[in-house]
Amino acid sequence: MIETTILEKTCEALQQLYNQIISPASIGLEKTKKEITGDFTIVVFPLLKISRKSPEVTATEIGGLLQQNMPEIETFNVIKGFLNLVLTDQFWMKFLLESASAPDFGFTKNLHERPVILEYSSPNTNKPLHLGHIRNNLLGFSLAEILKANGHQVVKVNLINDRGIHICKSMLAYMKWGNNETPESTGLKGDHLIGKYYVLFNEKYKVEIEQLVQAGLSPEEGERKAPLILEAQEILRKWEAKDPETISLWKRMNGWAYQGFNLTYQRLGVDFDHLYYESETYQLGKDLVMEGLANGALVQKEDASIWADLREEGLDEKLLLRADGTSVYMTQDLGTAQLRYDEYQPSTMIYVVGNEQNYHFDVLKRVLSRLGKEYSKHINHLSYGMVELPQGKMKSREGTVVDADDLMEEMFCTAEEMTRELGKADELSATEADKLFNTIGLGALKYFILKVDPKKNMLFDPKESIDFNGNTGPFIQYTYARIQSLLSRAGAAGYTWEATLRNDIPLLPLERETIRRLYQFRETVAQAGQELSPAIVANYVFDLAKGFNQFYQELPVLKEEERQKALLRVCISKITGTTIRKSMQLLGMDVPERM
RNA sequence: GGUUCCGUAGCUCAGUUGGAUAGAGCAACAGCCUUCUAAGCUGUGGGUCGCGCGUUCGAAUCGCGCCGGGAUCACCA
Repeated sequence: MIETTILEKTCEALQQLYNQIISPASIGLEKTKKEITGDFTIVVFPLLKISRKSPEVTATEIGGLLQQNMPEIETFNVIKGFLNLVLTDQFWMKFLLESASAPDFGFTKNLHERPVILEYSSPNTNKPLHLGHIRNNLLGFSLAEILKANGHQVVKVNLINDRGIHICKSMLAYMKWGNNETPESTGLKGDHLIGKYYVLFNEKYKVEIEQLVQAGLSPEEGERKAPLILEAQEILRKWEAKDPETISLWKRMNGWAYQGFNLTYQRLGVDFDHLYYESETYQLGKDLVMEGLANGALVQKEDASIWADLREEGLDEKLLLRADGTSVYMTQDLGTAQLRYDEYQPSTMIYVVGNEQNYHFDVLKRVLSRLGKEYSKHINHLSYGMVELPQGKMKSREGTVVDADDLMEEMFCTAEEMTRELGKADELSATEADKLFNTIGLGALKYFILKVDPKKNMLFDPKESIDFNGNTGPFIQYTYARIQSLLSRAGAAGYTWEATLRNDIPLLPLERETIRRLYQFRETVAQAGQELSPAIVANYVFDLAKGFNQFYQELPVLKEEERQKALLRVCISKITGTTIRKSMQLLGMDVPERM
């Protein structure tokens, strides 16, 4: 890469000019700001103590020598302490024709032997997916694509929370008030049917608590002693005792949940390589804990419960096995981590889980480390922020959740409405039109969510979020569709640049800028992989599309009379198109050929 | 209260290995379709980067203190 060369040559220049040796890493090299002429900028302030000359003189001396020693440098200018290097048009043309045009430009193949395990989604089977899950799923899927583009093998795993007291709650409500309803008999999606009973349980439960409070119990006592919760606990006991009837209902209802989830996953466009079920993993980890107890890493209390004492590390004590020998969530996660490690020998295990579980993962890593598990260092909690609504946090009990299926449907409908209004669906068949509405609607939703830094909380306003102009998915998709239209015209008119475009034509500023944006794709992919942030790709592709639209607006392509110029612009357009498509692929988004 | 994350334009967000005059989009206003898709482009207005002190040639970015907000501190997951 040219940056490396610039740094090396700068070091050489420093040695030659001032007889000082410094490492390339200590030189500040950045992209030149938009308003200033140049491609790369060296900040010379830190070099003044070496040169012992004024910023201007230092910059000029270095610039002169660089220009002499690097044929890629056309010229340079100095503003204050900034040395702005201008690369030759030929350098950029060479990049365009030789690097950027390669189909896999920006992507790395199979650099790493050991896979990365990426856990995401991890739903509960007692209610349908909501907006928070959407962020999780979109992040997880996109990260997998980004990591693959960086040369990793990725195993996408989903740990389904299919057991526990919350599952028993919906089971109980169904037993009491379900009338043997099924998804078929009600026309409800399976997960929604179950969600209905989970909500029903909570309503009835709340009434019981109120009655008990009226009768003089404290709210806490009420919560503990309400008949419904006692019954639910009884079902959990039966389930753990493998009572056939309980198990049978459990399987039946979970089956409905999976049917529903699969539809949601499918529409959202996410998938998994390996499903783990908590009913199969919740007992794991006990061996690890016993082992830890034996070698003194863990402690046992009088009641026989086993704990990790993390107080010396500034945390608290953490229960790992109850007095009766049963597991808690942490025990399960310890076991599952070990299981996955044994199965895949991964280089890294990434968990896409909300930031409300930061403490849990902090403890998980520390306990594993205490148990002598080297891989604890390679556990990476991708802690993403909450999605908030204008009225605040989503609360399932207060009915303020935004349902995933409803939301996607709403996006679809808005996309249809907008598209029809613009008359862009007129020539499409019904199937094609539906596909387009789906692409655009989902594009809007996915981009809206992925463009925000994963770590940050974000606000989702259902009204304002459904936007198709400006910094949005459809804007980028539109730019792509426009390029495809242009290219098909170009093809029809016989504009094939591949064999005939020379690399010595002078570039206009807009042409140059666009090529420079293409150049950034490679480092964007790398940075997104390093920081585990699809937002970096999203912001890049918006910038690329925005810049292209300006190029497209200002310069004629097919109408350009000079043949080589026309070919050049077709070439830039085509590569911009593929780069948009590849970026969108990294985000898990489709692009339409026309819209 | 302990731990931790966050605070940038009216709104939603970029920008932090310390660098030039802090950027986009939305919203508002004004222009551009007899010319490759106007879901587009151009322009105008809009900022004590929560506040203060410090480190530095240079701070939205680093440190300390305060103010405001979120998360968490379960024998739930």
